[in-house]
Amino acid sequence: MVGTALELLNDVGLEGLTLRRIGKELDVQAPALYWHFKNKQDLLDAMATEMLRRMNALQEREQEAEGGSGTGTWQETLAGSHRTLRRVLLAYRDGAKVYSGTRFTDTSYAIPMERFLAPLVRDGFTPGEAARAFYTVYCFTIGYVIEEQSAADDPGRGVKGIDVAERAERLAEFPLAAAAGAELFGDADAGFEAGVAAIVAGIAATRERGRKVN
Amino acid sequence: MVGTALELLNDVGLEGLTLRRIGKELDVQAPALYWHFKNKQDLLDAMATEMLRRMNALQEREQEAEGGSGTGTWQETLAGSHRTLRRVLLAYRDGAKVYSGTRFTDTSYAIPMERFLAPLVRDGFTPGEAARAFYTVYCFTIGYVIEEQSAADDPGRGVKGIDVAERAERLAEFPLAAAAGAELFGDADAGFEAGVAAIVAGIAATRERGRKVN
DNA sequence: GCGGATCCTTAACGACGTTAAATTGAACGC
DNA sequence: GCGTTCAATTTAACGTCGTTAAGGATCCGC
Repeated sequence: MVGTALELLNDVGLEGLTLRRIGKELDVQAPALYWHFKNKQDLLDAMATEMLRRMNALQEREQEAEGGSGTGTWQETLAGSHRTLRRVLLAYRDGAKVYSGTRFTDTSYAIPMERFLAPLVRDGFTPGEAARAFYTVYCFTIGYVIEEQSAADDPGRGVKGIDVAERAERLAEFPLAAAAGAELFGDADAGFEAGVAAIVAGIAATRERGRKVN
Repeated sequence: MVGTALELLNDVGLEGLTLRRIGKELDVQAPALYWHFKNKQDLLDAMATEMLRRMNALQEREQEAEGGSGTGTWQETLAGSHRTLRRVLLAYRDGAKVYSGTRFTDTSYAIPMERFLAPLVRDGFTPGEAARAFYTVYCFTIGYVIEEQSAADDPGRGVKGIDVAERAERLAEFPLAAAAGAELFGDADAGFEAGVAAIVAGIAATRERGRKVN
């Protein structure tokens, strides 16, 4: 049911995801959905929770493949977990928008959070520092994927060929902004990795500096 | 017109911002708006552009107050510009959602971008590096404010008093997640500053590391 | 075979974005 | 003064949306 809606999302996008359309996919009339969810937002929350669950499963699988849970540096944990988060968000159209618009009702978010935070605490972070570090990378990831996805499937046409030439002319008097476009519209994966690497490096640096003071 | 819609946004939120409601504010029927905008998204884009314009004005004013444009380190430029961005986004209900859902049509975004990037390039960044650094902080800011605002004015009640006690009990078996809540639901300004500081430090560290290699 | 869950249908309501066509009102040449 | 033109708006309506109300089916224990 939630799974059907999640897969339908890839076909029709968040805007096309109406209750009538979901009902059709389930061979059911739209009001029938109100037996299972109290309203549409409730369904969207369930979809986000399901995304979280799938990310969790993926993360566990990857952790075991790397030899046991909780191994690896905190840097690898922080980067890896958000790589996985991004991958799951990208797996669904408007995934980041659906996910970020949700307040989780149950404690399902606590399980992955506990696992992500543990390696940081083991490496000497206080729980507060660990949470702050995690949340910083988390916000970056959400913001990055939202931009990534809204650039991808916007109403406007995606004719890139014309865009580049016309863009260059339009930005003739803004050389830096033009150059920025070239960097930013390039390899999205690389851009994400660069951002995460910088943040992780910054957390390490900030922590060392804090340690000298104390 | 755009200004009216922007101020109305604070009263009714993004969900309540209908064309009929905007029309009422302007003593006009809803279809009259179609003389000025080709559809609702066009109006939302104009609102986002106006937010950008106001941020730009604010930024200029602050820069002059600090003695001339283009002074200050790149660290201050990067942190300061996004502090201003956050302040403007927070000034409007659902500001980050409106802003991030927008592709700018004109070149209005190029002016502030040029100004933000210049100090980095002057300090030895390549245009690509500068853009990457800027975009990393930008994505963090967007993600942070989206979370900040969706936590604030969600449909659910904001009865914080009960929430704390009940939350503690519910998360009894997840001590780290519980501690994370305390850190994250605390001072939002401080959390933003910590995030930006970490990212800026990370950019500096990453750049130094890159320099040794070259 | 009756009562109560469970799950669904049909019908309808009000609000939304949007379109088409008619209408106002000011500006301007003649 | 009159007709024309053009910008700006109104009225009326369409189709779709989320949602509610009322009731019909199917099944199971007793």
